[in-house]
Amino acid sequence: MICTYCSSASGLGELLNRVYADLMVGDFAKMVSIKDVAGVCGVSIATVSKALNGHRDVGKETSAHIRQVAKQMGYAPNSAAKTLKTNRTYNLGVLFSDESQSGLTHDYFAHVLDSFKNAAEERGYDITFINSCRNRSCRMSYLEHARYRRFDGVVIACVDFEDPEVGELVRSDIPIVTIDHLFNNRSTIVSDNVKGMKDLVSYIYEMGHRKIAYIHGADSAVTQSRLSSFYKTCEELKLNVPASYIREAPYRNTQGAYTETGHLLELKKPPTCIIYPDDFACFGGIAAIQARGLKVPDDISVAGYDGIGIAKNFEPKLATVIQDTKRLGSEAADKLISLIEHPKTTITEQIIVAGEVFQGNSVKQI
Amino acid sequence: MICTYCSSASGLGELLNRVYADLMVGDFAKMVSIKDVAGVCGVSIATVSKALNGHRDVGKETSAHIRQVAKQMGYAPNSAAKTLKTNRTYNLGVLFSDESQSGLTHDYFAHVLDSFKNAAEERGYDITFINSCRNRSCRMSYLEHARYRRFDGVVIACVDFEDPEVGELVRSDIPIVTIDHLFNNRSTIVSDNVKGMKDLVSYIYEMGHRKIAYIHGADSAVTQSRLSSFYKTCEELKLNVPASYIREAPYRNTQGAYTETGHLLELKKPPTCIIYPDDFACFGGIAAIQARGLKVPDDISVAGYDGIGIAKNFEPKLATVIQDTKRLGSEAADKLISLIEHPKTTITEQIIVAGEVFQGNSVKQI
DNA sequence: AATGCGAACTTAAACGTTTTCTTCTATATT
DNA sequence: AATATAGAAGAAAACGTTTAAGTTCGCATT
Repeated sequence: MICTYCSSASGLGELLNRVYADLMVGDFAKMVSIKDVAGVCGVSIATVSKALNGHRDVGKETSAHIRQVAKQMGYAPNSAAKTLKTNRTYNLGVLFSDESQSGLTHDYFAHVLDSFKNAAEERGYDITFINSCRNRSCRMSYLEHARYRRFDGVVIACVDFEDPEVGELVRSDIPIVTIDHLFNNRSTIVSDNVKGMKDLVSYIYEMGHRKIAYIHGADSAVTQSRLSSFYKTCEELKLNVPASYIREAPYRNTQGAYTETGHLLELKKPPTCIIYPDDFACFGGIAAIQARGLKVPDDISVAGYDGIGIAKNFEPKLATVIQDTKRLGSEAADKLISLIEHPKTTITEQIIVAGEVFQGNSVKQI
Repeated sequence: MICTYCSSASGLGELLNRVYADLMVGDFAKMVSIKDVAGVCGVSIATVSKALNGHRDVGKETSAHIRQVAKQMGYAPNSAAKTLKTNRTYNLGVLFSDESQSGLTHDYFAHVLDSFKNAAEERGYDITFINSCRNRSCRMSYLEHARYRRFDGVVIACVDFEDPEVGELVRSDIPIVTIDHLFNNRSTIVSDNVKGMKDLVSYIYEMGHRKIAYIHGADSAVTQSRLSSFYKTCEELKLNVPASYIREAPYRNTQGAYTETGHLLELKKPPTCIIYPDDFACFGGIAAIQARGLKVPDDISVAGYDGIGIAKNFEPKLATVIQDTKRLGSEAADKLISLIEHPKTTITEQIIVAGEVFQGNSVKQI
C-alpha cells in the first residue's frame, strides 16, 4: 500500500509541513515518534516498528515507504523506550578511579579505556562512566548506579579493590569484567606482570648487571605479581638481593621515587641498576641521580614499567615493559560482550596479555 | 498506615522471601519495581513513587515504611522508564576525536574531560561518549546518536570541526557547548591562546631574546589565535620576524618538530629561541638540538605550550603555557548544565579561560 | 466448493515510571 | 449540625517501544 502523498514529492513535503506544525509545542520541537510516522504512512505503529527493525512480515514496498518517511520526518528511535521494553541498554558501565585520583589522566588506563571504547563501539555498545562522586547528597553506590542505568555490563579497572562498594558490585549479578585484578567468579583481563618483570630483569641481567634494586609500588595485586616475579627471577639467576635493595614508593609519583633513589644511592654497595614502579616514577629517580651529579646510564642504569608513549622522546630512552594496552582494552570489551550475549556458555576466565620489553638505552652494558 | 508484617522483623523477612521467590524467573532475578514495593507495602504505585521522590502529599509514616521496604527489597529506580516519562536523561554526550585519533590518549583533552566529568557528576549528570565508530553497518551520525540516547546536552571538543556531521549536530536544537572552537550561536569555552602566547613571547623577550622562531601547529582556530598573537606581540615589541622563522609541524608530533628544528638551526642567522606547537613537539625539538651537539638552554632556548604534567620531571624544565584544563572542563560543564536547566535565560556566550606562563629553565637569560 | 496457507497487517498488552485528577476521611470553622 | 478545608491516598493515562496473538485476504490445493 503506497501513500498517495508520496507519488508527488511536493505533496509529501506539504503533508510533512503540516505534521511538523502539529509537532511544535510552544517554540520547541517535539521528537517525532513511531506513532507520528505511522500516522503519516497510514499504517499501524506495529508495522512501523517492524519495518524499521527489518522484520520480514511487512511488505517490501510498505517497508521502503515507511523508512523513507521516517527519514524525512527526522525520526530517531528512543533508546529509553526500547530499553524499557527489551531490557537491554547497549550501554556499558565503566568504573575506575585510583588512589591518586588521576582518573582519566592516568596514562595507562586512558590507553586501555580508549581501546575498550573502540572495541565496544565496534560492537554497537556505548560506554558511560559509573559515577565516582562520593560527596553528593543524592549519592548512589556503584551498584545502585549501575542498576539505575541498567548497564548491560560493567568493566572495572584501576579502582581501589578494597572498597566495599566495589565488592558489592562484584558480588552482584551484573556481567562484569575486571582489568588487572582477579576476583573469584569474575573474568579478568590481566597484563602479564609476571612475565613482564621476568623479561625485564633478564634483560638487565644480560646487560651484565648483578646488583639490581627494585623500588616497587604500593601493595596491590599488580605489585604482588611484579615483586614475586622479581624475586623468583633473581633466584633463578642466582642473584643475591639484599633487603635494602627493595624499597617502596607510590605509583606515578616522581617525588617518592626521588627520595627512595636517594636512599639507594647512599648504600655502601649501591645497585648498578634500579627498577621503578613505572616510567613516571622512573623520571623522578633520574632526577635524583642527576641531582647528585651522576649520569644515566653511564654511572647507574634505570628501568621503568608501562611504556608510556611520551617516554620515547627523551634521552635516555627508558628501558621498560610496554604493556599491550590495546589488546587489554579490546579483550576486555570482547569478553564482557560475550558474557552479555551468551550468558550461559561463558565461564569465568582469566585472560593474560603479554607485554614486551623495550630496551631503550637507559641500561648500560657492563 | 503501617504494614502489619513490619512490626516483627522476621515477619517482614519471610514475606520478602516469598516475594523474592516470585521474582525469580528461571534462575535469573528480575529487578524489583515500584509495583513490587507497592504490593508488599499494600499501597498504590503512585504512593510509592511519591514517597520515593519526597513529595509532600504522602504520610510521614507511610513514606518511611515505603523507603525501608524499598531498600530491603533492593529496589533500584529504572532510569529508562523515568526518562521516558520525564524526557530527561541526566546524561551528557561527549564528542571528541582528533585528526591524530589519539582520543582519550590526548593529554590536554583527557585533563579537560576529567574535569568536565567531575563537575557534571557533582551536579547529578552522567556522561556517555558519542559514538565515533564510522565503519559500522548500523552507523548513526553524531546527531542521530545524540537523539537516540536523548542526551540532555552535548559537549564537543577536539574534533575535526570541518566534519559535516559535526555541523549537523551543532545546527540541531540540542544544548551544546564547544571547547576551543567558536561556532555561531553556540556557547564556547576557550583557552586564552591570545594572552597565553603574548605572555610567553613577552617572557622570552624579557629574558633578552630578540630572535624568536615559532614552529606552529597545523591550521585550526587554536593555531590561528596563537599565530596572530605571536605576530602582534612581536610587532608591539618591535621585533623583526623573518619569514624563515615561521614554520609548521603537526601537533603532538615529535618527528615533525625534529625536522623543522633542523631547518631553523641551519639558517645563517638561527634564532636564539624556538617556540613549539606544544610540549610534546618541543621534546622532539630538543632531541634535534642535542643531536647536533648543542645544549638547551645554553646554546639555544626552547618553549612549549600546554603544560603537560609530565614535563615538570625533566631537565630542562620546559618554559610553557599551562592551560587551565581544570577550569576549562568545569566551566564547560557548568555552562552546559545551565543551558539545559534554564533554556530561556541563557544566551550564547564565550568564556575565556586564561592560562599561565610556567618559566621553567629552558629559556636562558642573555 | 470447501479448505488450508502464507503474506501483510492490526490489536492490544506490557515495560516502569510520573503526574493530574479524584476520592475519601478526619478535623476545623461557621 | 452543616460545611469547608486539608491531608493522605488511589485511579488512570501517558511516555515510545516491542511482540505475541490475532485478523484479513487472496490464492493454491484438494
